[in-house]
Amino acid sequence: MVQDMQEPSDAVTDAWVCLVRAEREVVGQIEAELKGAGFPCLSWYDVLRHLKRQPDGRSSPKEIEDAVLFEQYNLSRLLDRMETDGLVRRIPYPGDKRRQWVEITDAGRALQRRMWGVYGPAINRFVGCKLTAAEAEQLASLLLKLMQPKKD
Amino acid sequence: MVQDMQEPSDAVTDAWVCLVRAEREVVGQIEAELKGAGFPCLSWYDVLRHLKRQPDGRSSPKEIEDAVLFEQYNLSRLLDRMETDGLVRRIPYPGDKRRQWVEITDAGRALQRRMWGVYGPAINRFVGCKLTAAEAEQLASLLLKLMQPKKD
DNA sequence: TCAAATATGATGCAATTGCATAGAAACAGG
DNA sequence: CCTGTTTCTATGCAATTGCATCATATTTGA
Repeated sequence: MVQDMQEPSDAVTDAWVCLVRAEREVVGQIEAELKGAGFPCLSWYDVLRHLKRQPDGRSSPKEIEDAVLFEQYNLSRLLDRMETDGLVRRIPYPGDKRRQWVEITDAGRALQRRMWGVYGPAINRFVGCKLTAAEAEQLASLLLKLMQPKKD
Repeated sequence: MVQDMQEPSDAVTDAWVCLVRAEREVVGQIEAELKGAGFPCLSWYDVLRHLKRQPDGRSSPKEIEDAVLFEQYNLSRLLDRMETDGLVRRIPYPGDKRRQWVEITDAGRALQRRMWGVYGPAINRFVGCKLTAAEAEQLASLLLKLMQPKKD
């Protein structure tokens, strides 16, 4: 297919470069805030937030992977660490011994809340303050298009 | 300051979540293509591209850091690896013995070109195909706003 | 029903990254 | 000049990540 072999236009390249740069820059700033406040990094928060939003505060590792776009082996070990810290608990999955539930603990919920106290304002400062409400919506909708499955 | 303590609006939170997710997803897809073609990862490309665009194919590590948003210690060791592979060369900086030049080699230029042959089309496929030209420009301009220094 | 294919998680080991700090040179102020 | 501070790069060591593969359990299908 010809289209696949073409070089991207300048506009597309710009968008791509800005995407990577902006993400790196904002993530860096926000991670620094979290670390400065003595909190673990965003990946821990993402897992906690995902679990907190599930019906019983539990989810399968596979679901978490999809939610936070983590590699299986990385998540497996991240959960080890979080479990060691008492933030999360692994529970056997009835009816399928391969699977398991991962359940957020009270300590996990508490940490998620405390982190949000720093994280939320940081998002506001590094994203919210830079955009109008309309621009924020526009940005989200453009980024969503990048995540749509390719038409082929 | 009150504004700093507030939680972000839903629109802002959406934009932030989409930013991280879209970046992760597209970077993942593109890295997979590069790896599949037997190439090193994007950070190597970024360094090569930055150097290639400099007047004499050379730059200081500090400049590279700013260009690619790398930590100093990571860049230092990345340059070690790239030098080992003959892609760049470190040259003493005349007049300031703390500094150095990093210069791209012919092999480095060649690799950059060959990588672009895979990378360019991949950008097109994972970014270009998802957006119109106008949308790409709009996206870039919104992302640029995120990188503007905060008004305080 | 049984072997092969698939699905889910874990793990050994190498590579990379993060953190703290070192080393060395230049600079600034007295 | 000195001495303390800043700038630029490197590095020891611990933590994390990537890769390949294993282990176990389920599903498929011949």
